[in-house]
Amino acid sequence: MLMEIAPELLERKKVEEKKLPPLPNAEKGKVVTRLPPEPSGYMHIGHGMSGLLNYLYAKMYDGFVWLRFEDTDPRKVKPEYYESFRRGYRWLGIEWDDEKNNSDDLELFYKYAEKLIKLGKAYVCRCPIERIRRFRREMKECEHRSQGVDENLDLWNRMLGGEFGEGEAILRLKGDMRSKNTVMRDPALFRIIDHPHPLTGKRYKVWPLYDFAVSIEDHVCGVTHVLRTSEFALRDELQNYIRELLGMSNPIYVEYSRFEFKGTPVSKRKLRALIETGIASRWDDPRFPTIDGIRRRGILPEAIKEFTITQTGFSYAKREYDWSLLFAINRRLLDPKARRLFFTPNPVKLLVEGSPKISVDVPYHPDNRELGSRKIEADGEFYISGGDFEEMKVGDVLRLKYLMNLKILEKKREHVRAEFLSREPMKNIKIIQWVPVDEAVRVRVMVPDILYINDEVNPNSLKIINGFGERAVEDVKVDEIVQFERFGFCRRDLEPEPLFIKAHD
RNA sequence: GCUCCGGUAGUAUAGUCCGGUCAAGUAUGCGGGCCUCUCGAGCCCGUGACCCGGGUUCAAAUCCCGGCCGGAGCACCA
Repeated sequence: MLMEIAPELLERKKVEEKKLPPLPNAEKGKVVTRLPPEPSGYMHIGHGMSGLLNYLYAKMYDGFVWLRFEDTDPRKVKPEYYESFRRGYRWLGIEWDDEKNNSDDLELFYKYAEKLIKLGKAYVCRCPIERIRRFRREMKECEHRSQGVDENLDLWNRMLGGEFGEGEAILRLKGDMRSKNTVMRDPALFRIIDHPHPLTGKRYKVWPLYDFAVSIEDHVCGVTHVLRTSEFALRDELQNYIRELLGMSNPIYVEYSRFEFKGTPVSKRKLRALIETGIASRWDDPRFPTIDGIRRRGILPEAIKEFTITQTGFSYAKREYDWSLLFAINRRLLDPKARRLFFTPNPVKLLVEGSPKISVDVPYHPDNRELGSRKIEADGEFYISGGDFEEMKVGDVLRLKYLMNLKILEKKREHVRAEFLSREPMKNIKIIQWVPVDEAVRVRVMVPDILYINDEVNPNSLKIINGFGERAVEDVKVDEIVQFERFGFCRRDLEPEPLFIKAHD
């Protein structure tokens, strides 16, 4: 239809459809990226968007994606978090080609460590930690740095043999103690951790640090493009240097500042504090930026994907997205497929005098006929929303949608009295939603808002609204997202009694 | 404090590398209108920005210098 009237409109839409900018030095079929979560907390939307970027680019170039858990700190890593990321990525529609853990490769890391030692590029340092830090600050080298290869090899083997306790020895890279980039000042490559790892148990006590593990793994995985947030930017030099010493080639880095949303902290520390102070009770709280939280709120994975593609750029500047940007996309996606239902928040009773008994067939969607319809029986006693009650005046003429026109006779909190006028729609009168008293279903709706306003905790970040829904509300399935007309899009949450969570208007 | 890196409308971005076509595009928000038996969707119109100050140049959002503001890093975390 539109095609005939105004084909140029469609054309324009197509052209404007934003795509990801091309990746530098990317060849079709040869791009390899990775999803590198640290399983030390629940996955959040920032991880998701970053993961999407890595996945989407690999897909765009018919490439390959790794899911690789960066789990080299046994004390931080927990099994449930590995699963949180797998579930989150899957939910977002990210399909990874292969999966591994950095903790699978300890032997390999040891091998490369030995190579570095033999190259004279790594040494075992036995300085106390404070001294290491001080020397680093003062750009001074310690005496261990000049040990011979054999002595380092011996010390290293004794480290592996369990001869030293935590903090008694580390393997350090011979970098440049005078470098302006502090990460180059002889960084630690391995340290001793006497704590079981969820995957390898007590087998290993010498664990690589991030930069070493990543350098090796990115090479082993054949990663060509690293898309990551900018807090890692200073590590490029180090990781590249390690690989160069080992004769490995380097990937291309694309870095960008974190994805943050207004009034919504993403840090584990802050989120945990909200739980501990009782402001939130669970990690999947719909106000939280965790993947479980936004899923529960009713944000579609497709919306996050489209948002990532259209609203994102590779900027180093700090940015804080307004939730409305995501909501707008979500709403557009939901609109054609969400069933429309009647819900009356803060209800007030309405008695219509002279109302005939009416049975109406109400479509679930104004345009999408496939969604079907339901029958509602009405006999003159209804609930209407408190908001509509506040606004009405005696003498007003208004319409109960799909049902009848009426005139307000009396307005009291206990009930409103009205007079039946007619059934056919009248022009220019207010249309309101209604629920027959006979079939009213008690409904609770959680309405999430931003957690912080100007760095202060928002006292109204979660409201609970009570009201009545029509009978069909009972049949809404868990996870289904419906639109309560003139209220907003809401997802049915897992609770016996109808509990909904409002996503947005 | 030190070292890097940024600053385009309320928000997020395009443009900045290779100065002119940018009196700055898009999305969202906001205001108004049309349409609609939803204050949703759709359509139309409007609103609103190149951090500040110098310099280079015929010409600067784009290059240079200074200032201000913001972010990141400065771990035996990732």
